[in-house]
Amino acid sequence: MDEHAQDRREIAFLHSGEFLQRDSTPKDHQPSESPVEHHHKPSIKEVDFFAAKSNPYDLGHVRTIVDTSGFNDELVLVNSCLGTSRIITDDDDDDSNDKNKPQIRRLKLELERLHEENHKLKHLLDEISESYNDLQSRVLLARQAQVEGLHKQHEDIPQAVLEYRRPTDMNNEIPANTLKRRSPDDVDDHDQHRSSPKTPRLDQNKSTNHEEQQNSHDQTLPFRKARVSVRARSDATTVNDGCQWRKYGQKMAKGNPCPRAYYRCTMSVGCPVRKQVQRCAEDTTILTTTYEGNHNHPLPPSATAMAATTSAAAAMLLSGSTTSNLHQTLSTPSATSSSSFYHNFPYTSTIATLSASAPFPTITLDLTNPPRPLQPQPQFLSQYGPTAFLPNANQIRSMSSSNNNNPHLLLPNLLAPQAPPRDMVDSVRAAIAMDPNFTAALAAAISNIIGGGNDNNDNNSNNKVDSKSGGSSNGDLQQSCTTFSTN
DNA sequence: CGCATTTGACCTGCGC
DNA sequence: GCGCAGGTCAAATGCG
Repeated sequence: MDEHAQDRREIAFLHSGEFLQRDSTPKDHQPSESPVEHHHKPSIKEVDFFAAKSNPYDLGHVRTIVDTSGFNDELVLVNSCLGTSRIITDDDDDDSNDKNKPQIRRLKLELERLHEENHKLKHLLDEISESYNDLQSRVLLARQAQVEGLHKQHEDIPQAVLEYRRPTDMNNEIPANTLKRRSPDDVDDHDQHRSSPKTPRLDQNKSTNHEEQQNSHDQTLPFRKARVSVRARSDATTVNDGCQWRKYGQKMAKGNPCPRAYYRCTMSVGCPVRKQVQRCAEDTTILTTTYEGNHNHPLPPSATAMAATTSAAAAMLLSGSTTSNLHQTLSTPSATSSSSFYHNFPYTSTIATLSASAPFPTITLDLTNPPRPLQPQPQFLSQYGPTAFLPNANQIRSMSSSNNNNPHLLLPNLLAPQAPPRDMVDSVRAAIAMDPNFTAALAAAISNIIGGGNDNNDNNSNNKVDSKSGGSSNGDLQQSCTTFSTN
């Protein structure tokens, strides 16, 4: 074995052309060569590395010097591009090490710098992506407002679009002295929330600078004020929505013996999303989860569906909640162009409850009833499916025209990399299955997307999170349908 | 020891 | 202005 190893070692050195020019006897490259080197083809990088030497060396002499100086610095060089690695020990050309140490250090620093830069760029990309999604949501709302031709929305929502700012900027712009109490780690969303404890301020005029800032801030966050409640049957304390939550409070709500728990999203520092979880007083097996706000960070695959649904519902709510004919719109889905917007929602017509009387505009998606076997809404899936949260141009067009029923345009959204959690899949499965066109398009799309999905990537972590926070198993949710009514 | 949860106090908006 | 209710904070506590 040792002989073979030594042979390979020699071969490795022989591959270094520069090394051949030197006086290098085999005995000078002995024992402590790394096995790593034996298993990799010598790379050009190695040759170049040694090429920096201009003179032949008496390696034995060098080693003597190094040994007496106590220097034994084992250095691992990793060539990330070529996938080669090499361990240089004091059995290598130590003199060359001495001479090249600055270069090695430089390379290492450069590598670290590039690594860091890569990390920053990745972070930046996430932020930009998030901003892009947010902006598109606003465009969606503005477009919807234009289609509806509602003057009030022409005043409010397009302005919100124009005043769009990046979420991170929005989070950081409120002066720190606007609050009396704050914890250092969640300054951002505290400010956001403090400005809107009970009532939406989209139509309020305040006089102070802080309040004006917050007011305009609120206008830039249309989703922030909308709430989406999801009613589902669950024995656990919370439903598994794929996100990571931290409980920050619990209150006894009036009229309900069950306490209401308050959770904050902890997947990203400063994420403004919160949820309230409360059991139904009439039926304690029903858990009502109320979401508020938009995530300012990428979501794990298993969280995308819920976020998409709630965001789409919030968008719907906000696009119609300021109108006087909302009730009519929801009640008669085919009456107006905007009605097609609602009509496309998957859980059409009887279970989604819109609360106009609540302090916040709130839409409730009732997942506690079995799905009705009628009127599947495949177009909803295209528009408000798992990633409807991130509408694309086609979606926006389809919303305004209400005629776009081309599944090929819409499938990429449905089958975006983040697949929905199982319970959500169950919730919409019936609607999907009943549309043959959709199924065919689905099959076609799968062939394109297969391999890109990462459905299970976060399942474990999410399960862990949910187990900590009392999340339910996916099976707790019932199949569902949702319809609109008004309180 | 660090992190999450609990829980009473506090803040804010609204209605009277 | 006061009380109420919803919502949040943060110290205390529990847990792994």
